[in-house]
Amino acid sequence: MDHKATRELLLEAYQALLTRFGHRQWWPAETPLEVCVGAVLTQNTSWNNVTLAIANLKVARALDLGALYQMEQDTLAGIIRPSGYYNVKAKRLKSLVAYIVRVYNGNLERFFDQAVTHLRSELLSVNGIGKETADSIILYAAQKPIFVVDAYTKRVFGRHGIVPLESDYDSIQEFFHRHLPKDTLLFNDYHAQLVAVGHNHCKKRPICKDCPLSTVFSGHMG
DNA sequence: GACCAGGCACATC
DNA sequence: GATGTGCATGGT
Repeated sequence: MDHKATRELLLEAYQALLTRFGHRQWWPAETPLEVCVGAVLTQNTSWNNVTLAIANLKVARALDLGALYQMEQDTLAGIIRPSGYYNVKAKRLKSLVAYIVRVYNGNLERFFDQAVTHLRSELLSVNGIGKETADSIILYAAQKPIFVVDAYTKRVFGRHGIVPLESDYDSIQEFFHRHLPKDTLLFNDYHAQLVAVGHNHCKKRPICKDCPLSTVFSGHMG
């Protein structure tokens, strides 16, 4: 498929999702810091467990850079316990917070106010921040255009035969960057729609029969 | 009681 | 470079 056809297919898929699920404009968080925290806590973890941990943080008045910086790692681990992997995640949160405090004097806006490539490499330099976590923070907290690839993205596009099933992170991300306009709101909502399909379809069976994408992608299977 | 969930770092070959 | 493993809770 050439570039134009692929772009139209991807936009058509997005339209189908939009029609089914409505605008998402989404990351369920109230502040940029909460996005960052949620991005770490949701690593290989259901969002429901993350909401329990975030609620605990709010009760403890710990959803704050200074508070997180001061807090003992073990104390933090206890608070985020429902999110699972709480010891590693407490360490990862401390690493991220320490970086922002040390390099940007705790100023999140200044941290985010730089070119995407710089922001990304700085995020990736922090222990515990990998590609998906970094890109989620860039898109949903810093609100810059980068396409987030997650398990849902791989599954949905892999099973519909749009990308090879065993594609790695970079090649899938590059696929979307190559064919879609570099638009923060589009990337934001597109990924949100994919999460919605992931939750509602393409779960147990390879292709759910009323998946809104099956019509769009028919003919691209296998 | 299995199985899964919006990963990542690290060890080993 | 590829593959394997530890991390852990709560919902189905």
